[in-house]
Amino acid sequence: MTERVVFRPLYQQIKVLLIQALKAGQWAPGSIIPSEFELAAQYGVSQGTVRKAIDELVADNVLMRRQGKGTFVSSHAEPRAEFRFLRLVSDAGEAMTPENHILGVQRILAPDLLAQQLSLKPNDSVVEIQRVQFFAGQPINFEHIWLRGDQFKKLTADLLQSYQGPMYALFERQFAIVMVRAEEEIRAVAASADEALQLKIAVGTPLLSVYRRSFSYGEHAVEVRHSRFITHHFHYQHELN
Amino acid sequence: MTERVVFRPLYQQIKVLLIQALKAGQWAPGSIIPSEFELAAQYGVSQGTVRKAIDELVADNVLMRRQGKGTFVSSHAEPRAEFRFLRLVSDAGEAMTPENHILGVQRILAPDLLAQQLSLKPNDSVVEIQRVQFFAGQPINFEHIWLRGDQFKKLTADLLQSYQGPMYALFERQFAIVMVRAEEEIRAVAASADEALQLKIAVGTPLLSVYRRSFSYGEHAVEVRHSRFITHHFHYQHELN
DNA sequence: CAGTGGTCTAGACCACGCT
DNA sequence: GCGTGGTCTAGACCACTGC
Repeated sequence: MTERVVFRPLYQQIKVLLIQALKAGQWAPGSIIPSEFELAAQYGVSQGTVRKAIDELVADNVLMRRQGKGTFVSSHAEPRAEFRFLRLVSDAGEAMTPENHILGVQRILAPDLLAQQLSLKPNDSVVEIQRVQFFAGQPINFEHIWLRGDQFKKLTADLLQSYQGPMYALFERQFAIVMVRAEEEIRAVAASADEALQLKIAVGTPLLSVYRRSFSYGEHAVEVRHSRFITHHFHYQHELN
Repeated sequence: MTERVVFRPLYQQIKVLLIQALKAGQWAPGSIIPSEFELAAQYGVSQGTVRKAIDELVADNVLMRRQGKGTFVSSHAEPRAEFRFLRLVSDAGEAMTPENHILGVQRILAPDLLAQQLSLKPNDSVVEIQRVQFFAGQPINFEHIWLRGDQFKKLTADLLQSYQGPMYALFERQFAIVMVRAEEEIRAVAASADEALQLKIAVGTPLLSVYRRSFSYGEHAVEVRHSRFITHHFHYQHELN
């Protein structure tokens, strides 16, 4: 009848401490963190234990190692991260940088389902963004993006439209929100009147519908988005293992 | 002007040796491999080095560890692997075991593109399988599957139809082919006359089209398949990080 | 050349599964 | 209790980067 004590490896505890430090903004995206030996000294464990904690965070894409230089906080502002959350490529296989057109930004009360998905209370607000993405000059993706109102207080259409680069990079700079992970649900749907209008296609054209829920450090749900892609000359990439 | 010698860590070399042993059929899917200490003794390295090699193979889903028991070769015949390569779930979020109906099996000369994707020579043959998958009694997925003719000599419709369970489990048992990894291209398309007939839907209905290329040990391309899913009550799951 | 991450080793001990 | 994988440590040396 003894109490069952859950066994927690030391390196897991170190990992949690590192995530908390990241969450608290102790190290900004793109910046270097202390060396393995420094962290080991701070936490009172061996370098190998810190190493294992960092190994997992690197596997999760939270940190990046550069041999001879140090360990860095992953950032969506880095060139190599540009297509990390953008899996649409041309049928020739090349990833392309889209042009973004913001259609509108507004603050609304979160509907029930959305509130639940973002862990919001009833009557909490969300920011709704509508935009169209152009690839090679063609409107390819029409999407709605919903963000926690409390964490994006000063987000405006002007800010979004003026920013060059991935939206997630803007979120890092202006709102200290770092996207770490996302879950997607993918379907084929027929274009509605609104979708057809925005994408300049016929009503009923098959579209790739992607619902995404994105998380920041510590599995904190921050964003929901609904994208609809024309996949006539582009496709979504996916890897199974 | 000295020759640049590429540095290869020991554990990477051990990893290659383990993959070669798996490729050679030294350990069957689902079976146990020698302990870390035994392998270390065989290869003349420390247990920690073998461990790191196994770590990577576990991350690749090639091997599985079970604490207190040993390290095992991953198999598609295990219950927990049933949905490893089947990412379709109901909109309620539950994974369902499909019923498979084989429509036909035939041997054909590989068309150019297919030959290239499977690293075949001109005039090499492939086995083409057509089937429909039923979820909850409804036809949901119509697919064509092409396999290397040289590795699936005795594959028949009867064998496929009589086998209960994932097709990849059958491949392991009967043909010693273990699927390790796959790449997919996902699009939304309008149902053709043939697709509409097989799935009992109207021509033009949006379908989720998935082209998959699957690889066995050592990046050996073995299979190409084209699936078309009705995503009215089901969706594809995807995780980004 | 100094500092960082990367590899390799050897040994001790813990958690787990089975017998 | 034994054998397995899992954790933790300490130390040595290598590869890479930048001063």
